[in-house]
Amino acid sequence: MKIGEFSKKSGCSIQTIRYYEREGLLLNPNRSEGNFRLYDSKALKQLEFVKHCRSLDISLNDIKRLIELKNKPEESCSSVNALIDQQLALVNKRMKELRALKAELQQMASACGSNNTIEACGIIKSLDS
Amino acid sequence: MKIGEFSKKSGCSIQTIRYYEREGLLLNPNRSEGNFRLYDSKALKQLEFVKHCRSLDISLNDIKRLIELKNKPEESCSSVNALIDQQLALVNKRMKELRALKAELQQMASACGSNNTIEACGIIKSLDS
DNA sequence: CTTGACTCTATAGTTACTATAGGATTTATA
DNA sequence: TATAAATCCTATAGTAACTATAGAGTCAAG
Ligand SMILES: [Zn+2]
Ligand SMILES: [Zn+2]
Ligand SMILES: [Zn+2]
Ligand SMILES: [Zn+2]
Repeated sequence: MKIGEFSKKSGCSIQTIRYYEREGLLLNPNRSEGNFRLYDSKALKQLEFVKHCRSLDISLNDIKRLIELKNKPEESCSSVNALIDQQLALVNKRMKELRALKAELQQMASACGSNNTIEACGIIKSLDS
Repeated sequence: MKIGEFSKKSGCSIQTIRYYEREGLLLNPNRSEGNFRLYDSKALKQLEFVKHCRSLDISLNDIKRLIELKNKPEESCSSVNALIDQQLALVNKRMKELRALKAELQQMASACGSNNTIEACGIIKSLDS
């Protein structure tokens, strides 16, 4: 299939597919006589792997590492484990930040008093301090 | 004070200060004879306002809007309210995403089985499906 | 044989910074 | 006073993960 169909089947935009290829996350596909990219179901699986990793917010660099690891099936999976643990730690850290952020935003929202002038608004006051 | 001291007092890097100035978040400071930026305590307050907003993850564009609003103290604060509410919605959305993400990562981490080969690792298997 | 849909590469834009490069200016020291 | 070190200046490029053009080539249908 050509890139248009590949894009629809994968749910990935054409630009993103070409971008992943440039970044080495997808193997260089065969080309037609007219230089069009040609994909098969194996390529689709590769892209779906990448998409799944991205949905977990794993960076392209880490995905590249995971792909390299996948190609060494005999080795120990401890690096894979470490990578996922690290990703989990990142998520936990972000969640903690977001909780603090939410608390302050909520406090601010309630500090407005509603229908004030900007001068008297509790939100602006709290941002100013 | 010159930008070095201003940077230390504000906790903002010199490059960031100049960047904020370029982006219109800080008023253009007076310059010394030798063209060095000169700041006073008013400028420090402005920068602290920006920093406070940034700590709430408000975008530079929205901060610019807030600054404009601050300069119209007589107007209604409803836009300020709306902006904060929108920010809160954004944070809630991200938190929801992160929760789902965390759940899947945890499940994956427990799927490894530990000390496997990559071929047999539950993590890789689950990423592949 | 021309139109329109599709594809190609290369390049620039996005956000919020950070990091140089190459110079000018000021301050401290010898 | 000469010079070295610290500080400052502008302009430009890099970061992550895309997205969006511009300008050209390819291909199927009418
Ligand atoms: Zn999944
Ligand atoms: Zn208000
Ligand atoms: Zn605060
Ligand atoms: Zn494992």
